[in-house]
Amino acid sequence: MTRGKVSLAYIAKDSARKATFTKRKGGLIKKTQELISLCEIEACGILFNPYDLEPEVWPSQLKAQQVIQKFRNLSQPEQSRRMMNQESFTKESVEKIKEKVTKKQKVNQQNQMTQVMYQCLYGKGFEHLSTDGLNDMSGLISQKLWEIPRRLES
Amino acid sequence: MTRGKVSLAYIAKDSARKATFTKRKGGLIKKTQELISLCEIEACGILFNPYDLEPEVWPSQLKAQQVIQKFRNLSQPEQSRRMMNQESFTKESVEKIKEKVTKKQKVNQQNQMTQVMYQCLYGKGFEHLSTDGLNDMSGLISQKLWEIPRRLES
DNA sequence: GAGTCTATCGTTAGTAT
DNA sequence: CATACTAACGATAGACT
Repeated sequence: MTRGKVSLAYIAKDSARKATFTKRKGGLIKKTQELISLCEIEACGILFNPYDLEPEVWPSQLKAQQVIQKFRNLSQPEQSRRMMNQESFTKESVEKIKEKVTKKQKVNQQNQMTQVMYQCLYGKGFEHLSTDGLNDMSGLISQKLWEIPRRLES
Repeated sequence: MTRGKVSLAYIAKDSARKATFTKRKGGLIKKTQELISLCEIEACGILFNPYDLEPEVWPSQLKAQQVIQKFRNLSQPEQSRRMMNQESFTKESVEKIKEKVTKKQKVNQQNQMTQVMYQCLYGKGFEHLSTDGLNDMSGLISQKLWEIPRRLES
């Protein structure tokens, strides 16, 4: 055997890559579950892979929805600030994102919005449907919706 | 030393729990990044913890947003089917969810919709921010919002 | 290919600083 | 409280079925 130090580079060989993927995906999920148990924190993972059409989601579909929602519920200014300060973000090409925006704007907008709204509402967890105290969000909606696009166009 | 087998139960002692949390969180993130590198898959993790106000998000804020968006873009009928078929979901108490739904149904429905829509639009990635043509969603909204509760009531 | 098996590597609990 | 250390455990690469 005498296995050498593991290189963390992309595994070119299909069969080896698949094998490693399967093993390590299991390990990752297990580690997540252990951390959740040991420390009673909330965590989730999502993983797309070329072997399955559907993504792997853990620790459960429902919990993932909850965690994602909690994440999204953070105020957008905070999310934006965090994003901008992060090294990982600065590495991404702003040009690439601009392209995406432009491209997307070309598609039929009625269909786009319809789909976005549909998926959004549908994807919601059950527990986020409370709105006590949120009586007039309409101004906020139109105000905040365009903050990011403006930033990108500068 | 002679450390025994690690119990995966909740660590009651605050300091020990925090220490384990910090170590294992690092390990988890590292494992994720390794798997991404080795197999060139798309994955992300989100983790809330009592020590930080903000969640840990990896491999980067932007990538996480992308993966979450991809996840949400799956057609909802598929998501629903997957959710229902998954063992992890069936383990959740349907009764518990039913309770939640019932409870939540009592709140004002207009406010409910307002918040759902707000968070939805707000949380969306850059490419979903166009609103041209968002002229008559009302039929769709009221139709789809209740599909999941109905299913649960059967 | 998908399972097993095991030597070896990598992670981490407990301890020390 | 954080950081460093290191023995022991757990994950897994590669071999084999």
